[in-house]
Amino acid sequence: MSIQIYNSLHNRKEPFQPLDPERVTLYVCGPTVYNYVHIGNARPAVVFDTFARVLRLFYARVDYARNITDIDDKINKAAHEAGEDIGTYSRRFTAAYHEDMAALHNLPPTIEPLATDHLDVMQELIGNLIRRGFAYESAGHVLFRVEAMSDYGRLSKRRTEDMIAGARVEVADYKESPMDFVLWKPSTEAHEPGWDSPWGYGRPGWHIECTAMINRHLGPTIDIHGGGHDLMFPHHENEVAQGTCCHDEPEDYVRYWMHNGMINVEGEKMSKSLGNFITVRDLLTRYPGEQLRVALLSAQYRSVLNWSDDLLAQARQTLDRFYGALRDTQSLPAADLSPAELRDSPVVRALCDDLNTPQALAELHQLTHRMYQTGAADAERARARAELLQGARLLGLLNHSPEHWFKVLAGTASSGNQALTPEQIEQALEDRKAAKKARDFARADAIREELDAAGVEIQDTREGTRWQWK
RNA sequence: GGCUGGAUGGCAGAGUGGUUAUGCAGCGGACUGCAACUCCGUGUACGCCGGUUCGAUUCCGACUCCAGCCUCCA
Repeated sequence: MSIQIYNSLHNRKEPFQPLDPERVTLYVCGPTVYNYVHIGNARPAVVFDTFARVLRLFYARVDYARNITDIDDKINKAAHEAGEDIGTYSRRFTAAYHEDMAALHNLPPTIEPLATDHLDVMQELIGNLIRRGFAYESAGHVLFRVEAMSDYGRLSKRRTEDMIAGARVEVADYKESPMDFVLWKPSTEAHEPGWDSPWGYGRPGWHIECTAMINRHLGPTIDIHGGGHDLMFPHHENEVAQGTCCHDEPEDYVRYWMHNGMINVEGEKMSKSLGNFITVRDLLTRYPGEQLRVALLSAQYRSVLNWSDDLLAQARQTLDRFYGALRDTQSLPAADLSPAELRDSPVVRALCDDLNTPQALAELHQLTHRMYQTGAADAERARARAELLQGARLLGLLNHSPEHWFKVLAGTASSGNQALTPEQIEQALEDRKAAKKARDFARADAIREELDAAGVEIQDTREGTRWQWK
């Protein structure tokens, strides 16, 4: 069983083969920390967290790096407007990002480098590029000479002539060609951060930081680079240019490129500039993180995902089903799948196929169904239970006890007003039990309706009546 | 205009050259005092037009429409 990856470099699915079978290297573009992230920003974090978990099932060492971009003109502007120090400002939003990602059940990446810690590597790379003729100094700037790279545009499949013809590139008189992009630029305003460099006091361009951090932490060639599809051009294309041309013996910069699709709202891309975004922070006040995670994983990562209330409602039903099955099979004997068995399970097979999370979720549904099969042997049902738990864990799901899910987290949902305390609910159930015993069904049903109005759903079972937030 | 993707049943969403997932919703039934939960049963949907084929939703071509990138963007 090999892992298949859709490689954006070749626009096709390819079997994954790490350069070093002992160590897989994965890099994902992280956030620019100038405000709270929206759910679209969370998609790559969740997708690649899930993918890293799958990789770890097959490879002993997976070095997963996700950076923090803490040098950026938007940060400078925002901090300046807030009258705050840039470092303080970006640290605050870095902390918020960590909280949001943890709430979505993302494991911390192996390495989380900061751009500000890598000025030396960036300058070294820029120096190499100049020395090798791939960059030039002009009016305090250092620019990458796109013309010098014969296969520039290989990743995004664009020809420079076409782009210049489109006339959307930034023209500046200090550029040899309009396609050239900035590696280093001067800092002149008081509120602009800057560092001394051979080319004067200034700051790095956007693209160089990722290349620098990759080179420092993962090596000149990495296995997988992930990020949003909108970053393919110019960001990733420029990374390829820098990462390939900075070495005297150019090697591949990235072997497998993975790009996640965008999240749309009412048919339009969610973006900060359009203002149609919903922050993770805001969503978390109304939905458990796990519910958001299921919503994000309910479509395959490359496809566009339309964010809607209906999507969230379906995610909730999925989790209710999974947690319900766990709750109802707690008496089954413990079981465990060996790593080899897990690797061969339908859930993992789906995940290995270019991270087919909808298929994996469908397999999880099959398992819950098997757990409820009263005719089946306990051992078989226990096995299904173990497979559900272990498969879900790879997806970053089922992190709670069913009890906690139904009686606490489910109450986070916007439906139901949670006006009652658990004690009041238990008391109402006692009253209803007494009414039922007295065969006063009108009274029993009235109690049930009151609970229902308060957002509490009840179910009568052999063992008694149980409740949950609906 | 150039380049990427996509169009699947009421909704979401996999997948496949012929046996046509999965979930939700719906319908019928079992269970239940009634419900809920659960279980059983129930849906031949693949944008449009051609082509290849014994056979195409699946392969090829044209078309229509949608989204994204070409400026910051996950």
